[in-house]
Amino acid sequence: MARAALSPDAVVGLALRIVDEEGPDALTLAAVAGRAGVATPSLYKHVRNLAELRALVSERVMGELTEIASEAVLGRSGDEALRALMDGWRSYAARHPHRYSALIQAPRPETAEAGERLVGVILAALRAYGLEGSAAIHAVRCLRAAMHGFAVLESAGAFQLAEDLGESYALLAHMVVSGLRTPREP
Amino acid sequence: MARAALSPDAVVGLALRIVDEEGPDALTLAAVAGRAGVATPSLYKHVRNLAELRALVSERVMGELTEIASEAVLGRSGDEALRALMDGWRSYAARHPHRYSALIQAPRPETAEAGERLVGVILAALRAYGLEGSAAIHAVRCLRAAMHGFAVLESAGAFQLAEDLGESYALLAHMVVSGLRTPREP
DNA sequence: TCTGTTAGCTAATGGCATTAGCCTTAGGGC
DNA sequence: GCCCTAAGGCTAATGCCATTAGCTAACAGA
Repeated sequence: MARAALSPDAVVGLALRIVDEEGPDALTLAAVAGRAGVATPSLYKHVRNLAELRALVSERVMGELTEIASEAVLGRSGDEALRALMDGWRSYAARHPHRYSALIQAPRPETAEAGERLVGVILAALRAYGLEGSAAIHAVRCLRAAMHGFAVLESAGAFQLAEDLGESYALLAHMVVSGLRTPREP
Repeated sequence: MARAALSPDAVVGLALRIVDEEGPDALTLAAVAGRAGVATPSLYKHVRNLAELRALVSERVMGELTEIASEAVLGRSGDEALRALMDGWRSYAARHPHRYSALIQAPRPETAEAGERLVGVILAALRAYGLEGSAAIHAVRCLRAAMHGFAVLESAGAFQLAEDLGESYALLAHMVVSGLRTPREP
């Protein structure tokens, strides 16, 4: 090894700070190099290219979200677990809106494993509802859609009116819960 | 006027074709100019800059979505209207996935009016539920979050497993409906 | 101490957005 | 039918960015 304080992880860390402070569009290799006190091409010793850096950032964010979600679900079950998961998710997105929008949803090799762990946690949150096989998959998809949709819209500032967002989110949670409890198909 | 077949609307039209065929990232002024058979700087006679072009594209997409939504709601009410709205939304996103992801959520002056009309249609779809004031706002937000979240994840290919997506979406619709029907607060 | 690896550098290339300033032509008023 | 203005097009130039190639020097292990 040589002298460096730099490493792939350190580069991702700097990238995250840029994303947080200036938004996902400000994430350029030039900007990262600037913060690292290094010439731009030097970064290629740590990261294949900008696309990979983005994927690594996304993976990191997904990991953080997984951790948050795990803690929320841990030691709870049923509606309580589900509400804790949803609240944790939203508050993460609200705390780091730029970071949240840097989350890449498209499945890339880099994020595949992180994505699966996250889905696993969501699945765990739903365990008490006694869903089997496909039913569990459908429920996970709906929960992801609801949480992600709300988080994206809230981060983007798409909810303009003055009404309390927490209350809107509580209604969303209520929809999920009652949808899981109420039998379908008349 | 001069000779041109070009106009702001025509530029947006070309931009939409690029988005559809090559994805939102391929939308560059150079690419539009190429299709228009014109030098890049000439586009500035029709559009202020790339950011504005993106906003105009977004506005157009939002308009199309509003139209789809209106037709779905027209002549229906209650659960039927709500399900038709949701189905129309999803099928639009599925038919034009790139176009859908070019939808900008952040409120910009260019898209403000289009956004309000869209919210108006969603509100109309919920009319039969007898929601008043704030309750209606919360419901609209949840519906937007659910539809948008699902559409984004589906367009991005985030739902990997083989389970039928239509069934997942039906569950989501069921959640919304039963959440609106079931009283809250224990 | 010597040597190989490797993080860093500079230089160069090419794509893109954007601005400035020029040229041409279409079209309306006469 | 003619002129004159404005609109739409062009080329040239600038600057930012990503990426590649090839050089250099420092550190690790022998």
